[in-house]
Amino acid sequence: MTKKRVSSERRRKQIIEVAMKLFSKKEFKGTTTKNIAKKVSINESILYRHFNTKEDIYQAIINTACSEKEKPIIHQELIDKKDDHVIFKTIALEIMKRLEKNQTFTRLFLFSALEGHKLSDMFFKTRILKSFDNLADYLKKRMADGAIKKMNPELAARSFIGVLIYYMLVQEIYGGKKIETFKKEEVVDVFVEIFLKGMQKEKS
Amino acid sequence: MTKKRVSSERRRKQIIEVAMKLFSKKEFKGTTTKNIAKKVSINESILYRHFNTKEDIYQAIINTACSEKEKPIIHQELIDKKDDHVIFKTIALEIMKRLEKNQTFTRLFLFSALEGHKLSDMFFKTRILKSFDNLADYLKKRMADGAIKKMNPELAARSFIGVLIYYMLVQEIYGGKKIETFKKEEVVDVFVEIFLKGMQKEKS
DNA sequence: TATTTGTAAGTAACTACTTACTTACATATC
DNA sequence: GATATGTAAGTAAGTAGTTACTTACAAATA
Repeated sequence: MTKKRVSSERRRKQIIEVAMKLFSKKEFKGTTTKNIAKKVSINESILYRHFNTKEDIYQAIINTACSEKEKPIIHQELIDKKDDHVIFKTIALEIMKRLEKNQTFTRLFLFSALEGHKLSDMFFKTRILKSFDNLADYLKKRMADGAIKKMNPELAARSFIGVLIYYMLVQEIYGGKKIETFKKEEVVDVFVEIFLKGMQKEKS
Repeated sequence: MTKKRVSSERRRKQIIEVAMKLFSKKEFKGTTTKNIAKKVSINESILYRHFNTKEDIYQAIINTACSEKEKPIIHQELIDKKDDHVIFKTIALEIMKRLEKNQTFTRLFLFSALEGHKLSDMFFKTRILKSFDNLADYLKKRMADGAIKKMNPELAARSFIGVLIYYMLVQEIYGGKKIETFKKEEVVDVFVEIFLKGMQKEKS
């Protein structure tokens, strides 16, 4: 029983995909090249034809992940809704949805940051900072419009996003959801309500 | 040149302390028993007289960390100040101070959660949940007093603590502070202002 | 036939953990 | 105070298994 040959490009992609999952579960040192090969159903030596070292696989993963452009959280269609409560609830649900969906990425990113990997900076700049700036820009506009209170928009953006990400981190990574569950709608409601009311202008 | 004998108890503590630092930097798999022994300046075999396995060292670390009782963030002395802005700013600064000081613990905890270590639950329950409950209890009282708006106190507590912890996570773990620095006072000011205003009762 | 995908069977270095033996020191006995 | 004795700290040199990475060679495709 001989195996069908798979094209180089496909194999490379397969390896990167499998390695990403394994690194996100067991971390770099905890994942063996043998394990990766086994999960791709190839001999370990093939792995080394595509990548010179294990570290190279890691780099390829990071390059792939960083070059995939993420859609901004806020887009014109959303702004057109004109209702801040709707807008921020949508943003909140979108952030939560993305975090739930991209757990592999979130975990990989956390590992790389903890390990102090030189490329975790790239993750940080292409993902985290972009999302902060995206929301901060919107808040800046709303402040200029006089719709919300004037304050440091970068910090306000971090406030809103921080609540959501930390909530998800606790639920998904620390295992919070095993112990206690809140309804997603209620969670978003409370977080958005506090934030929006907190950003309201004083009534004069 | 012979070495002075060190008491069993002291050695055990030394090993736990050194291992904790190493595990928090390089993770469990990335830390070798040889490395730990070298840093304690003992022969590797002595390590195995104090602990049967490498895993046992890990367990001892977690037991030590969980049995150290953390002071609650809110205490009577603070409540007596009667000024919510002062109270919440103090809480915020205290949380940030603790996170800065206990980076080793924070990192170790994150690693253990990511690895899905069975004992990360214990960390979670003895540390994270306690701090949520502590603040939630206070908020509940204030709601009963009619001082703040009625809403789910657990979620409101998570909202406030989440902002702070995520901010520190970004600064300390993701390396945010290398790229941009905000003044701690300004950060706390903005976060507290948004939260407190968000919790205000509607003026009738 | 030339090239590339595939495999099996390596290697040297490292890992957690062990063994056999020695040295330091507190305490009980003479 | 000198001596014997029990205990635990100390050491060097292992072991068996795993790791990242390599080599030599067979089979499939262009």
